[in-house]
Amino acid sequence: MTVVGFQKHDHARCVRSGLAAAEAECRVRKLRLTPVRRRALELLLSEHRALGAYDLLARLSDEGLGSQPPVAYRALDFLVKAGFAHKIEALNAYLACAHLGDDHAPAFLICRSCRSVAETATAPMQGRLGAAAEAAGFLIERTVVEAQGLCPACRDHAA
Amino acid sequence: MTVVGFQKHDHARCVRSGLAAAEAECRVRKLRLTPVRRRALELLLSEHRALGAYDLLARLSDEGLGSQPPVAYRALDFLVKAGFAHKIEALNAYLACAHLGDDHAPAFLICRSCRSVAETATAPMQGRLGAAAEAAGFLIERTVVEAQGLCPACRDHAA
DNA sequence: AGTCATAATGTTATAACATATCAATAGCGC
DNA sequence: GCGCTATTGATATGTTATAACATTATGACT
Repeated sequence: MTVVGFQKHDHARCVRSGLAAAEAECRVRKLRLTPVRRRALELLLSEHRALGAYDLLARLSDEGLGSQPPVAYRALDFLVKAGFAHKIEALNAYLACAHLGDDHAPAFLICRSCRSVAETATAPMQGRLGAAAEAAGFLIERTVVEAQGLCPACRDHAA
Repeated sequence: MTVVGFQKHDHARCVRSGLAAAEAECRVRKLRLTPVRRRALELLLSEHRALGAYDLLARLSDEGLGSQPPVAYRALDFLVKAGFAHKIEALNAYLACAHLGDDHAPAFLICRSCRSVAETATAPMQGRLGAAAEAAGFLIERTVVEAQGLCPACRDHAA
Protein backbone atom coordinates (compact mmCIF):
# COMPACT_ATOMS: atom_id res chain seq x y z
CA MET A 1 0.00 0.00 0.00
CA THR A 2 1.44 3.35 -0.97
CA VAL A 3 0.95 6.96 -0.10
CA VAL A 4 -1.90 8.45 -2.06
CA GLY A 5 -2.52 12.09 -2.49
CA PHE A 6 0.56 14.14 -3.21
CA GLN A 7 1.67 12.74 -6.54
CA LYS A 8 0.16 13.64 -9.85
CA HIS A 9 -2.47 11.18 -10.88
CA ASP A 10 -5.55 10.76 -13.00
CA HIS A 11 -7.94 12.27 -10.57
CA ALA A 12 -11.15 11.80 -12.51
CA ARG A 13 -10.39 8.13 -12.58
CA CYS A 14 -9.77 8.15 -8.89
CA VAL A 15 -13.26 9.60 -8.29
CA ARG A 16 -14.89 7.15 -10.68
CA SER A 17 -13.19 4.11 -9.29
CA GLY A 18 -13.87 5.22 -5.74
CA LEU A 19 -17.55 5.52 -6.43
CA ALA A 20 -17.61 2.22 -8.28
CA ALA A 21 -15.86 0.47 -5.42
CA ALA A 22 -18.32 1.93 -2.94
CA GLU A 23 -21.25 0.84 -5.04
CA ALA A 24 -19.90 -2.66 -5.31
CA GLU A 25 -19.28 -2.80 -1.59
CA CYS A 26 -22.80 -1.59 -0.88
CA ARG A 27 -24.29 -4.28 -3.07
CA VAL A 28 -22.32 -6.96 -1.28
CA ARG A 29 -23.03 -5.67 2.21
CA LYS A 30 -26.61 -4.57 1.46
CA LEU A 31 -25.95 -0.98 2.38
CA ARG A 32 -27.88 1.81 0.77
CA LEU A 33 -25.86 4.39 -1.09
CA THR A 34 -28.64 6.98 -1.22
CA PRO A 35 -28.34 10.17 -3.28
CA VAL A 36 -27.07 12.28 -0.39
CA ARG A 37 -24.53 9.68 0.63
CA ARG A 38 -23.40 9.09 -2.90
CA ARG A 39 -22.97 12.75 -3.63
CA ALA A 40 -21.21 13.33 -0.31
CA LEU A 41 -18.72 10.61 -1.18
CA GLU A 42 -18.24 12.04 -4.63
CA LEU A 43 -17.53 15.46 -3.18
CA LEU A 44 -15.00 14.03 -0.77
CA LEU A 45 -13.40 12.00 -3.54
CA SER A 46 -13.07 15.15 -5.60
CA GLU A 47 -10.43 16.43 -3.21
CA HIS A 48 -7.39 15.03 -1.59
CA ARG A 49 -8.14 17.41 1.19
CA ALA A 50 -10.20 17.01 4.29
CA LEU A 51 -13.55 18.78 4.13
CA GLY A 52 -15.35 20.07 7.19
CA ALA A 53 -18.88 18.88 7.72
CA TYR A 54 -20.16 22.38 7.07
CA ASP A 55 -18.15 22.73 3.87
CA LEU A 56 -19.70 19.52 2.68
CA LEU A 57 -23.12 20.67 3.81
CA ALA A 58 -22.76 23.90 1.86
CA ARG A 59 -22.04 22.00 -1.32
CA LEU A 60 -24.83 19.52 -0.80
CA SER A 61 -27.14 22.35 0.00
CA ASP A 62 -26.28 24.14 -3.28
CA GLU A 63 -27.61 21.10 -5.05
CA GLY A 64 -30.78 20.84 -3.00
CA LEU A 65 -29.60 17.81 -1.07
CA GLY A 66 -30.54 18.98 2.39
CA SER A 67 -29.54 22.10 4.23
CA GLN A 68 -29.36 21.22 7.90
CA PRO A 69 -26.27 19.98 9.75
CA PRO A 70 -27.71 16.55 10.52
CA VAL A 71 -27.86 15.83 6.79
CA ALA A 72 -24.12 16.20 6.46
CA TYR A 73 -23.31 14.43 9.70
CA ARG A 74 -25.54 11.49 8.86
CA ALA A 75 -23.96 11.10 5.47
CA LEU A 76 -20.50 11.33 7.00
CA ASP A 77 -21.38 8.82 9.72
CA PHE A 78 -22.52 6.41 7.10
CA LEU A 79 -19.42 6.85 4.98
CA VAL A 80 -17.10 6.53 7.95
CA LYS A 81 -18.88 3.47 9.37
CA ALA A 82 -18.87 1.85 5.95
CA GLY A 83 -15.16 2.57 5.63
CA PHE A 84 -15.61 4.89 2.64
CA ALA A 85 -14.29 7.92 4.47
CA HIS A 86 -12.15 8.76 7.47
CA LYS A 87 -12.34 11.47 10.05
CA ILE A 88 -9.17 13.50 10.51
CA GLU A 89 -9.25 14.15 14.23
CA ALA A 90 -6.61 16.85 14.20
CA LEU A 91 -8.72 18.92 11.79
CA ASN A 92 -12.24 17.90 12.73
CA ALA A 93 -12.69 17.18 9.06
CA TYR A 94 -13.39 14.30 6.72
CA LEU A 95 -11.57 12.63 3.89
CA ALA A 96 -12.56 10.04 1.30
CA CYS A 97 -10.79 6.75 1.84
CA ALA A 98 -8.00 6.25 -0.65
CA HIS A 99 -7.85 2.51 -0.20
CA LEU A 100 -11.44 1.67 -0.62
CA GLY A 101 -12.04 -2.02 -0.41
CA ASP A 102 -8.88 -2.89 1.46
CA ASP A 103 -9.05 -3.57 5.13
CA HIS A 104 -6.56 -1.20 6.63
CA ALA A 105 -5.44 0.84 9.61
CA PRO A 106 -5.11 4.27 8.07
CA ALA A 107 -2.50 6.88 8.84
CA PHE A 108 -2.44 10.39 7.44
CA LEU A 109 0.10 12.95 6.31
CA ILE A 110 -1.49 16.36 6.68
CA CYS A 111 0.03 19.45 5.10
CA ARG A 112 -0.38 22.46 7.37
CA SER A 113 0.15 24.81 4.46
CA CYS A 114 -2.22 23.62 1.73
CA ARG A 115 -4.30 21.30 3.91
CA SER A 116 -3.91 18.43 1.46
CA VAL A 117 -3.96 15.03 3.09
CA ALA A 118 -2.39 11.79 1.97
CA GLU A 119 -3.43 8.44 3.31
CA THR A 120 -1.08 5.63 4.01
CA ALA A 121 -1.12 2.59 6.30
CA THR A 122 0.31 1.80 9.69
CA ALA A 123 0.75 -1.27 11.74
CA PRO A 124 0.48 0.51 15.04
CA MET A 125 -0.04 -2.58 17.11
CA GLN A 126 3.26 -3.98 15.98
CA GLY A 127 5.40 -1.08 17.07
CA ARG A 128 6.12 0.56 20.36
CA LEU A 129 2.51 1.51 20.86
CA GLY A 130 1.39 -2.10 20.67
CA ALA A 131 4.12 -3.11 23.07
CA ALA A 132 3.18 -0.36 25.51
CA ALA A 133 -0.48 -1.32 25.33
CA GLU A 134 0.31 -4.95 25.95
CA ALA A 135 2.53 -4.09 28.89
CA ALA A 136 -0.24 -1.96 30.36
CA GLY A 137 -2.98 -4.51 29.72
CA PHE A 138 -4.76 -2.08 27.42
CA LEU A 139 -6.98 -3.46 24.66
CA ILE A 140 -6.60 -1.38 21.50
CA GLU A 141 -9.72 -1.16 19.36
CA ARG A 142 -8.88 1.71 17.08
CA THR A 143 -5.88 3.90 16.42
CA VAL A 144 -5.53 7.46 15.23
CA VAL A 145 -2.22 8.19 13.53
CA GLU A 146 -1.84 11.61 11.98
CA ALA A 147 1.36 13.35 11.03
CA GLN A 148 1.32 17.09 10.45
CA GLY A 149 3.92 18.92 8.45
CA LEU A 150 4.68 20.02 4.92
CA CYS A 151 3.85 18.20 1.71
CA PRO A 152 6.52 18.03 -1.01
CA ALA A 153 5.08 20.96 -2.97
CA CYS A 154 4.78 23.30 0.02
CA ARG A 155 8.16 22.20 1.27
CA ASP A 156 9.80 23.20 -1.99
CA HIS A 157 7.87 26.40 -2.02
CA ALA A 158 9.09 27.29 1.47
CA ALA A 159 12.71 26.62 0.59
CA MET B 1 9.80 5.55 29.41
CA THR B 2 6.81 3.63 30.63
CA VAL B 3 3.07 3.88 30.46
CA VAL B 4 1.73 6.23 33.08
CA GLY B 5 -1.83 6.39 34.19
CA PHE B 6 -3.44 3.02 34.72
CA GLN B 7 -1.38 1.61 37.53
CA LYS B 8 -1.76 2.51 41.17
CA HIS B 9 0.61 5.23 42.18
CA ASP B 10 1.16 7.99 44.68
CA HIS B 11 -0.97 10.51 42.98
CA ALA B 12 -0.46 13.45 45.31
CA ARG B 13 3.22 13.12 44.63
CA CYS B 14 2.57 13.05 40.95
CA VAL B 15 0.74 16.39 41.18
CA ARG B 16 3.41 17.93 43.37
CA SER B 17 6.31 16.82 41.24
CA GLY B 18 4.51 17.88 38.07
CA LEU B 19 4.03 21.38 39.40
CA ALA B 20 7.58 21.54 40.66
CA ALA B 21 8.94 20.44 37.30
CA ALA B 22 6.83 23.04 35.53
CA GLU B 23 8.03 25.75 37.87
CA ALA B 24 11.63 24.78 37.32
CA GLU B 25 11.15 24.71 33.58
CA CYS B 26 9.53 28.14 33.67
CA ARG B 27 12.42 29.58 35.59
CA VAL B 28 14.89 28.21 33.09
CA ARG B 29 12.92 29.25 30.03
CA LYS B 30 11.68 32.52 31.49
CA LEU B 31 8.05 31.62 31.09
CA ARG B 32 5.42 32.95 33.44
CA LEU B 33 3.42 30.42 35.36
CA THR B 34 0.68 32.82 36.39
CA PRO B 35 -2.06 31.87 38.87
CA VAL B 36 -4.53 30.81 36.19
CA ARG B 37 -1.95 28.75 34.36
CA ARG B 38 -0.64 27.21 37.50
CA ARG B 39 -4.07 26.27 38.75
CA ALA B 40 -5.06 24.95 35.33
CA LEU B 41 -2.03 22.69 35.31
CA GLU B 42 -2.76 21.56 38.83
CA LEU B 43 -6.31 20.68 37.88
CA LEU B 44 -5.12 18.69 34.89
CA LEU B 45 -2.48 16.96 36.96
CA SER B 46 -5.17 15.97 39.45
CA GLU B 47 -6.63 13.58 36.91
CA HIS B 48 -5.28 10.99 34.61
CA ARG B 49 -8.18 11.85 32.42
CA ALA B 50 -8.55 14.38 29.68
CA LEU B 51 -10.55 17.44 30.70
CA GLY B 52 -12.53 19.49 28.23
CA ALA B 53 -11.74 23.19 28.08
CA TYR B 54 -15.16 23.98 29.47
CA ASP B 55 -14.78 21.49 32.34
CA LEU B 56 -11.56 23.21 33.22
CA LEU B 57 -13.18 26.60 32.84
CA ALA B 58 -15.97 25.62 35.23
CA ARG B 59 -13.46 24.65 37.89
CA LEU B 60 -11.39 27.77 37.42
CA SER B 61 -14.52 29.83 37.49
CA ASP B 62 -15.60 28.30 40.83
CA GLU B 63 -12.41 29.70 42.26
CA GLY B 64 -12.80 33.13 40.74
CA LEU B 65 -10.07 32.61 38.16
CA GLY B 66 -11.91 33.87 35.13
CA SER B 67 -15.22 32.87 33.71
CA GLN B 68 -14.99 33.29 29.94
CA PRO B 69 -13.85 30.64 27.43
CA PRO B 70 -10.73 32.52 26.37
CA VAL B 71 -9.40 32.22 29.90
CA ALA B 72 -9.39 28.45 29.67
CA TYR B 73 -8.12 28.34 26.09
CA ARG B 74 -5.28 30.74 26.79
CA ALA B 75 -4.17 28.75 29.78
CA LEU B 76 -4.37 25.54 27.76
CA ASP B 77 -2.49 27.07 24.84
CA PHE B 78 0.26 28.11 27.18
CA LEU B 79 0.50 24.71 28.82
CA VAL B 80 0.48 22.89 25.50
CA LYS B 81 3.05 25.18 23.91
CA ALA B 82 5.28 24.87 26.96
CA GLY B 83 4.95 21.09 26.80
CA PHE B 84 3.17 20.84 30.17
CA ALA B 85 -0.01 19.46 28.68
CA HIS B 86 -1.19 17.68 25.56
CA LYS B 87 -4.32 17.94 23.52
CA ILE B 88 -6.10 14.66 22.90
CA GLU B 89 -7.41 15.22 19.39
CA ALA B 90 -9.81 12.31 19.43
CA LEU B 91 -11.60 13.79 22.44
CA ASN B 92 -11.05 17.49 21.96
CA ALA B 93 -9.77 17.49 25.48
CA TYR B 94 -6.60 18.18 27.39
CA LEU B 95 -4.29 16.17 29.58
CA ALA B 96 -1.37 17.05 31.83
CA CYS B 97 1.89 15.76 30.47
CA ALA B 98 3.08 12.73 32.36
CA HIS B 99 6.68 13.05 31.28
CA LEU B 100 7.28 16.63 32.14
CA GLY B 101 10.80 17.66 31.46
CA ASP B 102 11.60 14.89 29.00
CA ASP B 103 11.61 15.69 25.36
CA HIS B 104 9.23 13.19 23.86
CA ALA B 105 6.80 12.32 21.10
CA PRO B 106 3.74 11.35 23.09
CA ALA B 107 1.25 8.62 22.33
CA PHE B 108 -1.92 7.96 24.25
CA LEU B 109 -4.02 5.02 25.33
CA ILE B 110 -7.57 6.25 25.78
CA CYS B 111 -10.20 4.19 27.58
CA ARG B 112 -13.58 4.60 25.93
CA SER B 113 -15.32 3.39 29.05
CA CYS B 114 -13.85 5.44 31.90
CA ARG B 115 -12.13 8.07 29.76
CA SER B 116 -8.85 7.62 31.61
CA VAL B 117 -5.83 8.27 29.48
CA ALA B 118 -2.31 6.92 29.77
CA GLU B 119 0.62 8.53 28.12
CA THR B 120 3.47 6.65 26.57
CA ALA B 121 6.04 7.36 23.88
CA THR B 122 6.32 6.56 20.22
CA ALA B 123 9.03 6.75 17.67
CA PRO B 124 6.70 7.38 14.77
CA MET B 125 9.35 8.52 12.36
CA GLN B 126 11.15 5.24 12.67
CA GLY B 127 8.26 3.03 11.71
CA ARG B 128 6.13 2.69 8.66
CA LEU B 129 4.85 6.21 8.95
CA GLY B 130 8.32 7.66 8.79
CA ALA B 131 9.13 5.50 5.81
CA ALA B 132 5.93 6.51 4.03
CA ALA B 133 6.61 10.17 4.70
CA GLU B 134 10.12 9.89 3.39
CA ALA B 135 8.96 8.09 0.28
CA ALA B 136 6.40 10.82 -0.34
CA GLY B 137 8.81 13.67 0.39
CA PHE B 138 6.67 14.78 3.30
CA LEU B 139 8.30 16.67 6.18
CA ILE B 140 6.83 15.56 9.51
CA GLU B 141 6.71 18.26 12.16
CA ARG B 142 4.36 16.74 14.67
CA THR B 143 2.58 13.44 15.12
CA VAL B 144 -0.69 12.51 16.76
CA VAL B 145 -0.83 8.92 17.93
CA GLU B 146 -3.88 7.91 19.93
CA ALA B 147 -5.17 4.43 20.60
CA GLN B 148 -8.72 4.00 21.77
CA GLY B 149 -9.95 0.93 23.57
CA LEU B 150 -10.33 -0.46 27.06
CA CYS B 151 -8.04 0.06 30.02
CA PRO B 152 -7.17 -2.95 32.19
CA ALA B 153 -9.82 -2.17 34.80
CA CYS B 154 -12.67 -1.67 32.33
CA ARG B 155 -11.54 -4.68 30.37
CA ASP B 156 -11.81 -6.90 33.43
CA HIS B 157 -15.09 -5.34 34.32
CA ALA B 158 -16.48 -6.09 30.88
CA ALA B 159 -15.40 -9.72 31.01
C1' DA C 1 10.85 56.00 40.92
C1' DG C 2 9.35 56.87 35.92
C1' DT C 3 8.74 55.34 31.24
C1' DC C 4 8.22 52.20 27.86
C1' DA C 5 7.37 47.89 25.54
C1' DT C 6 5.48 43.51 25.96
C1' DA C 7 2.77 39.92 27.92
C1' DA C 8 -1.32 38.65 30.18
C1' DT C 9 -6.15 39.23 31.39
C1' DG C 10 -11.10 40.85 31.08
C1' DT C 11 -15.07 41.01 28.25
C1' DT C 12 -18.27 40.68 24.54
C1' DA C 13 -19.52 38.46 20.75
C1' DT C 14 -19.52 34.96 17.41
C1' DA C 15 -17.61 31.16 14.62
C1' DA C 16 -17.16 26.28 13.95
C1' DC C 17 -18.29 21.63 15.03
C1' DA C 18 -21.81 18.24 16.56
C1' DT C 19 -26.06 15.99 18.38
C1' DA C 20 -30.96 15.25 20.46
C1' DT C 21 -35.55 14.81 19.26
C1' DC C 22 -39.54 13.91 16.86
C1' DA C 23 -42.31 13.83 12.72
C1' DA C 24 -42.65 12.37 7.91
C1' DT C 25 -41.38 9.29 4.19
C1' DA C 26 -39.26 5.66 1.38
C1' DG C 27 -37.69 0.81 0.63
C1' DC C 28 -38.40 -3.89 1.35
C1' DG C 29 -40.09 -8.50 2.91
C1' DC C 30 -44.21 -10.65 3.57
C1' DG D 1 -51.46 -3.65 0.87
C1' DC D 2 -49.24 -4.10 5.66
C1' DG D 3 -45.87 -3.51 8.78
C1' DC D 4 -41.12 -3.07 9.85
C1' DT D 5 -36.92 -0.53 9.54
C1' DA D 6 -33.88 2.78 7.58
C1' DT D 7 -33.67 7.24 5.95
C1' DT D 8 -34.76 12.02 5.60
C1' DG D 9 -36.72 16.61 7.11
C1' DA D 10 -36.80 20.12 10.45
C1' DT D 11 -36.14 22.63 14.74
C1' DA D 12 -33.56 23.39 18.41
C1' DT D 13 -29.72 23.11 21.17
C1' DG D 14 -25.25 21.61 22.94
C1' DT D 15 -20.21 21.76 22.68
C1' DT D 16 -15.73 23.39 21.29
C1' DA D 17 -12.95 27.33 19.82
C1' DT D 18 -11.56 32.03 18.33
C1' DA D 19 -11.80 37.12 16.90
C1' DA D 20 -11.44 41.55 18.49
C1' DC D 21 -10.46 45.11 21.45
C1' DA D 22 -10.01 47.38 25.99
C1' DT D 23 -7.44 47.12 30.28
C1' DT D 24 -3.99 45.81 33.56
C1' DA D 25 0.26 43.70 35.17
C1' DT D 26 5.31 42.74 34.52
C1' DG D 27 10.04 43.45 33.55
C1' DA D 28 13.83 46.12 31.47
C1' DC D 29 15.96 50.35 31.21
C1' DT D 30 17.06 54.85 32.57
